[in-house]
Amino acid sequence: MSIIQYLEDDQASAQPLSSDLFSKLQEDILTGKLESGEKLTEMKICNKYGVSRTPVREALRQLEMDGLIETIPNRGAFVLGLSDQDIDDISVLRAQSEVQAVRWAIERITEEELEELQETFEFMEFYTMKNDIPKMLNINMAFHQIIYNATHNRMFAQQLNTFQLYLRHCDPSNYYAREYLRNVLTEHRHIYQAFLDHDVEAGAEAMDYHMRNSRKRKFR
Amino acid sequence: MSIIQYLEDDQASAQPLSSDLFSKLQEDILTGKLESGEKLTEMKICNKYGVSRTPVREALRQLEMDGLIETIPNRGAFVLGLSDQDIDDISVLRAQSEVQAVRWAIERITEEELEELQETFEFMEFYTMKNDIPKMLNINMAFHQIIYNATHNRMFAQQLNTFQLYLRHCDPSNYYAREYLRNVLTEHRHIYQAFLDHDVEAGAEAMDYHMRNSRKRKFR
DNA sequence: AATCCTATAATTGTATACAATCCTACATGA
DNA sequence: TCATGTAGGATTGTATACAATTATAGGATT
Repeated sequence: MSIIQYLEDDQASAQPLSSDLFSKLQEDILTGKLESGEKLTEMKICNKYGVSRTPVREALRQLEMDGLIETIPNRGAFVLGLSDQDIDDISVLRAQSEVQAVRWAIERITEEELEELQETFEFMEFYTMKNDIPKMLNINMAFHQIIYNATHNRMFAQQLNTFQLYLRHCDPSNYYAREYLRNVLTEHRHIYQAFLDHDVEAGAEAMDYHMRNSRKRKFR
Repeated sequence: MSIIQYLEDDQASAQPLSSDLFSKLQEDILTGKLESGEKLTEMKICNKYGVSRTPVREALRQLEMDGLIETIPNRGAFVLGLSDQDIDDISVLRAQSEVQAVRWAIERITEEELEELQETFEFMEFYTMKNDIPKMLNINMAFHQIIYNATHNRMFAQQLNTFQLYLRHCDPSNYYAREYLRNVLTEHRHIYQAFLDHDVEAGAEAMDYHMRNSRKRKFR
């Protein structure tokens, strides 16, 4: 997966309807458009999106596995939104997980992945100079996702992606305020340097520092 | 959920077929009955279990979310088993997560949940004295699950349950060897005591100790 | 009025039918 | 020989039909 894919947001490849529905409903739950406790009647969703029940039901099963809805047999699906407490918890878990991820990633990263990380970091330097905040949001996600994949643990990577997605929806808009961009770059530089040095402890420390600051920047 | 449910293994309530199929396929993948890379053709599963494609497809979507299969659009589903590396990683993640769980649980546990924990611990003492290893396996799971639920974070609890399930399938049979039962009880006693004392740090430390020993006991 | 029962409608669970895509094998031509 | 093309069969994606369960409303009984 190329860095380009993170920069272009207009990729609409041919996915099954259930996959699209899943994303849409996930988004609607995370943004609160669908309220906690609300019942999701299958036919309502069918009519809204103009599809049949089959893909709807498959999307609901996916949402259930993600813990975003609760399904009661023969009764239906009910939205389980994320409380402020949930978000705060996820933020803690994410921070811990990122530190572990960088440990494993430094031990296990391949040459190609390291090149990808380098490429991404250079993009980061470039767009920091240009103060391009929207691009930086994508690059930042890409940088972390490369680390997730470099752990070579599918499930863990998937989990971290989910954390990222969930937390993204509650980021205040000023997360990447101009005055922060340079700090963010520096923090990522330390992480990146740890990969070059193959220094697990330095990487863990740099990521821990980055996560603590991220949490501070996010929450006031 | 009562402790009784953990002791009786014969509860077969009326779940949708997709739910049963999910569990069966999950088990088959975890035990290696379905090999990594193997293709799961929908009709094959239909014929094997005598059901239609609808519940099969829903089960496959669930397995996909769990990361146990990979679905390629218009191509089909392929088994992604757990490598030894995966299992080892999950074991590390579980240990970290259990420590965080006990921190949150001690802060957030309700009176009822504490009573449940007490009840469970007393069962544990009883069956340790009786050297009943099969019962102890269930009680041990129950004890930890009560802690998961006491975090009052659905997704985290679900995650920990998944870890427990995945690791269970690679436990050597001598995990609860007689000579270990007493040590296990003592370790749980320290965790339980931390709940009574509402001592987060003591709880975290006790759980960390328990996890380190668990890993040692599991992996020789 | 409150509770219970029953009939009906609405919704979910499952099976099947149809459409789109992919895989395979064989044929064709350079 | 090898590449390309093209049926056809197999498999997945989607829609619909039917079955089972649950929700609702109205009436009977107390």
